[in-house]
Amino acid sequence: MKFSVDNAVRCSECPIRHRAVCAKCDTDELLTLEGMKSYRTFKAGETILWRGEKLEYVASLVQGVASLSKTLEDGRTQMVGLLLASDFIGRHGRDEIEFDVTATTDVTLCCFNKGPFEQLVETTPHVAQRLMELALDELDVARDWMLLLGRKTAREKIATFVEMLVRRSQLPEDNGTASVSLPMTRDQIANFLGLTLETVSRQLNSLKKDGVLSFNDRKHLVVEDLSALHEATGDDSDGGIIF
Amino acid sequence: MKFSVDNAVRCSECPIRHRAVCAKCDTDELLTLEGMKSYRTFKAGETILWRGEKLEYVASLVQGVASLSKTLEDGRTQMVGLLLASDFIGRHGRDEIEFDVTATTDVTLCCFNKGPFEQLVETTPHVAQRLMELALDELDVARDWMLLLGRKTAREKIATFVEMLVRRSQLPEDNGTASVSLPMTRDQIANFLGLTLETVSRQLNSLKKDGVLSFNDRKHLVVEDLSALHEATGDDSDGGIIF
DNA sequence: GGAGACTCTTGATGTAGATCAAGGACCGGC
DNA sequence: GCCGGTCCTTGATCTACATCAAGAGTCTCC
Repeated sequence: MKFSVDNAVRCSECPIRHRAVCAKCDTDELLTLEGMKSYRTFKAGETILWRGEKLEYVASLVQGVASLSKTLEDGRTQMVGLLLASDFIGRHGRDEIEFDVTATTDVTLCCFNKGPFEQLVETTPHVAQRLMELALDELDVARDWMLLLGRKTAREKIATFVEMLVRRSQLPEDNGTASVSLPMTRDQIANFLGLTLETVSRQLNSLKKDGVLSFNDRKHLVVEDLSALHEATGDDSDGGIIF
Repeated sequence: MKFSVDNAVRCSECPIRHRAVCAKCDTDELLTLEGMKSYRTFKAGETILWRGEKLEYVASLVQGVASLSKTLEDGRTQMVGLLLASDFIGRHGRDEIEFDVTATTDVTLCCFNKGPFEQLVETTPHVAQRLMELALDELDVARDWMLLLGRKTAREKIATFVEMLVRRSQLPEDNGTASVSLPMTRDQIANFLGLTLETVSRQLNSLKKDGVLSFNDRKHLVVEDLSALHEATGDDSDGGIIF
């Protein structure tokens, strides 16, 4: 049952109802939001927001994958955030953002105009609280990511990335096995992990050669040995990235 | 006029009054906080909190420098945050933290017991709002840091680090010159930037050889040419780290 | 169904920064 | 003022990953 802009009018039936910024809202509050929202869609590859652009609206990501990225003067770029269903775009108290937001896959957003939304936040603790939780979760993710970027080897980075995908896609795991689909190209993965696309390709194939992974086509792979994968991440047993 | 635990009883005279979590509080709210707070001090090198330890209190950093760091199984470590005067320690809604907090220099904290403080947050929008702002600022810093860790060269990392120190220490700048004191050892800088201490040493000396920096002793250096320093960071003119 | 454009793989080579190693500067305590 | 420890510098070497290069697979749109 795919979500589409046309059939999703009621917040109460929204697929991200329980994780998005509206998660804690009661029925009344939800009705207010209902009257304020509008949907927008973006095709894979389109830019949703440019760095420095004036923010007209804030939004929850309903469907698809988007990424935040920063660029140096000479063109080197680094992803600094990955937005998945229920993640929030927009920043309280600032009129612009410091990074580009790009649609990685086709994306659907649930948008609110910035002014009215900020007023709502002032008067609705449930929304303010949820925004705080979302910000703190992002901060935790960012810190795990910093450890990865600063200290992990290429192989560990790839293993961590695949493990994250496994954790997130709630697919059933069969006795130490799991299948995952890659939402991005090798190049995008490289920008995500602070590597080059060639290194990403080599490390994926190296993990395949070692029997940890196998893949059907380029975008769909099977983790043959989850514990070997975890072993390859360099994380200790309990900690690690929670996306 | 140094702050000391003994003379600082009144919030209204606190050096971080206008930037800490209490920044937005009115006189009444401040009185409430006054009754709840207590001071703690740590010597340079002491651990303030261990990863996974149960949080008994939250705190504002009044004086000194502390760092957040994460460690991989085999001992590699990466700093994931630097706490300066007015920064906040503790996380709403979680009982433990995912990193170690260590005193880099001697540190003074203004502490609140966790339970009472969280109750206060619920009932005091001024505090909740300020917490949100602090979290979002940290997130911005973390993202700039990710770009640095993932894509910058050693020289750019060092230049960015020094530039950040200049910006933060509000010392007067004389026609393109500024003096800075390093709050940490080469080893700690290396953990901060995802480098080794040898590389930190070499790059600092290389910048010195190029006439960008000079230093009196190990901890005190002079930026001889601020625009050359900026040139070396790889950032474009407007963007970059704001600490 | 074939042309052209992406996307990915694989190999050869180069290099920034890690690692290994040794010695010098500074600091605090007796 | 000397002794031991910590911190820093500098050189030699090594290596993981980047870079350069070529070709193969796959996707799409006339």
